[in-house]
Amino acid sequence: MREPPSTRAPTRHDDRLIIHFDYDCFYAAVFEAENPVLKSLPLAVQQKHIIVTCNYEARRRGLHKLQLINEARMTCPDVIIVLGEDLTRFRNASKELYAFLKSFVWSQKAERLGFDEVFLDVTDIVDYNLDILNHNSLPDSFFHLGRSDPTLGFSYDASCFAGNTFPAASDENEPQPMFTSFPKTDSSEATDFDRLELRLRLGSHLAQYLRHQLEEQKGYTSTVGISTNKLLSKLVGNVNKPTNQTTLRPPYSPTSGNAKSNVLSFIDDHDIGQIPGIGCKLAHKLRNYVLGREPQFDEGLVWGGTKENVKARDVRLFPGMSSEVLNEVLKGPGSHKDTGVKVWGLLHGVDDTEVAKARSVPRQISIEDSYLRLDTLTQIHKELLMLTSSLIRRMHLDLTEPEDDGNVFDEDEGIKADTIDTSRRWLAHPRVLRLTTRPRPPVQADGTRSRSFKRISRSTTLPSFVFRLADSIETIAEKLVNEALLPLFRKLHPETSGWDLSLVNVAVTDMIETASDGKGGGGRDIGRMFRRQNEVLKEWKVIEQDMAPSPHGTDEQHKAEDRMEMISNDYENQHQLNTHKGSEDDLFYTQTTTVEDESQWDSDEVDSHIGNACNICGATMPSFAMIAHERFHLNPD
DNA sequence: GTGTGGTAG
DNA sequence: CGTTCTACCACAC
Repeated sequence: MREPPSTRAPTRHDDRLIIHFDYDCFYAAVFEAENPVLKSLPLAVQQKHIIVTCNYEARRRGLHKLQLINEARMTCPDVIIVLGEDLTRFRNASKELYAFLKSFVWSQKAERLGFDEVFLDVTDIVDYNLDILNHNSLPDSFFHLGRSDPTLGFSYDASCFAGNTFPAASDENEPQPMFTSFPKTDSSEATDFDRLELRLRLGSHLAQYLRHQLEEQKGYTSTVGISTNKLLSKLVGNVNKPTNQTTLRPPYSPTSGNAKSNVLSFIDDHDIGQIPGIGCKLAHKLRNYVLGREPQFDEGLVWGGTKENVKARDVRLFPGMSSEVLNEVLKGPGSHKDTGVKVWGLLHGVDDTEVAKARSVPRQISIEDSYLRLDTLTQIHKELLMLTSSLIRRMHLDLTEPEDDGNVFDEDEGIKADTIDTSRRWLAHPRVLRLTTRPRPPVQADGTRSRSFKRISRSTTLPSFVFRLADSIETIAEKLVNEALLPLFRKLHPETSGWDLSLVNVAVTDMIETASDGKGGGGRDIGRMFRRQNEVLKEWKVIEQDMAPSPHGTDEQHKAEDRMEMISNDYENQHQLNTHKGSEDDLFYTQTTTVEDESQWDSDEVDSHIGNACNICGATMPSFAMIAHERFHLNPD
């Protein structure tokens, strides 16, 4: 009777509507989009010695992911194999599709997971449409995609789901609880159920619309899941693939009658390792626990045949199971504090993590390569140079934007051919440079190779000369290798020789955003942002941005504005959109001087005699006061 | 603040 | 069990 609260099912929160996109065989689709002839042919993408993915025509002929090249050629001699080791085209396509999907959401909540998955939180759009739904004519509904333009949207039938559902729609004459006309009741239980049902229906129609737009306008098909959180929407999408969508249908909680929660029956059938958030380490610990850890080490005891598969229900219903037990079972080096609580939630389909808001800049950029053998300083130097050059290029691509305001004109007498674009400005300055290697473990005396394929790393402050836009990438890279990376390498490998590296990674992290608004920047703490900006930036200029377009625009303009209203400042977009029309942000900051010597800002003490002028009101004050002062202008409350 | 580990595609 | 090239988070120091 008196179960501790933690052994009961955690509380579900089903008031959101989350759509999960997974582009079908993405790498192959990118090549198909570039060359549509490939669509009808068996196509495989190669990295090193394996097929990393292949299109469905190739799969029909027996190929699959992560297959060896030789094996693939034997299975399907006429397969077209393209090299996909350079990720640039995939990254660009991924950003383009992401920007496209994001342009539909109002909340800015659009999260990319890898190159080929996107979560959208469309709760606000769906609830908006839910509230204006005519319950007496559900089949003739209109889905509004913009708040201000009532013509922007599409017709749909709100009396049913679009696409597949889980469980599948009962084919026979339905005990369907829903009708073409929707009764409003005051019974709270019925209302909650009805509202969830409708929310999911609307979400399924929006998902179908977006899927079709993605295919028609961008040429990519996708597999989509619709539910109330990231876990469920991602998992349920897998039920019908490819080029399809699935909505997890109610009831999500056991009803007062006898109906079981569809969430539980859905999750229960999954192998423990299939649940996002439960990786191989956690899955291993969970299997050991429910199968019994001891029998592994007792010689005689073979545990009841081979029950290799442990399902979510096996863990959830294991005698005595609770979040506390899971916390104990799953703790250890590398595990997080409340892993058990998190996993206990996942086993019940509970996942309260938010869809991350679109960020203006990535948190880190890293470039790595793997090697059969890397053991001379000459080779190291050469590889570091290549990696660093790529890294600088990525930094320019992802961390700068065109300076399209009053020109930073070149007063120099002519521009050198190998200089890079100086008419750009930095959106963020990484503070830290990190070098990571993976040493190949030495062969041991007993002949067996030790299996520690671990990475080791050292980091340092990123020198500010990498931000000089006038210098060539090669110049910067060489300087960075000599002055920072080789010292880090010596720290990492004090031995003068004898190392054998299988991997080298160079990364910049700890982005200090030079962004403008607290909104498009991804909801960072503004005060912290300014504090950190003041660590590296000396002088700021505040500029009035053109305000919103005229209120008497055409329909086309309105549609564009509706679509554009939330895509203001995302780094994915910077390269596709060079104008920001209709942004709600009225201020942004332009860096005019980069401090060459950062050390003067390193101290905890802020030099109070260094004055900054506010370009809004003209006031002059010390840097530390500018923090609060600028916040004052940003936030009139 | 630095380095490691886990998870994910 | 590993394979490739990332990116992000959180813990322990």
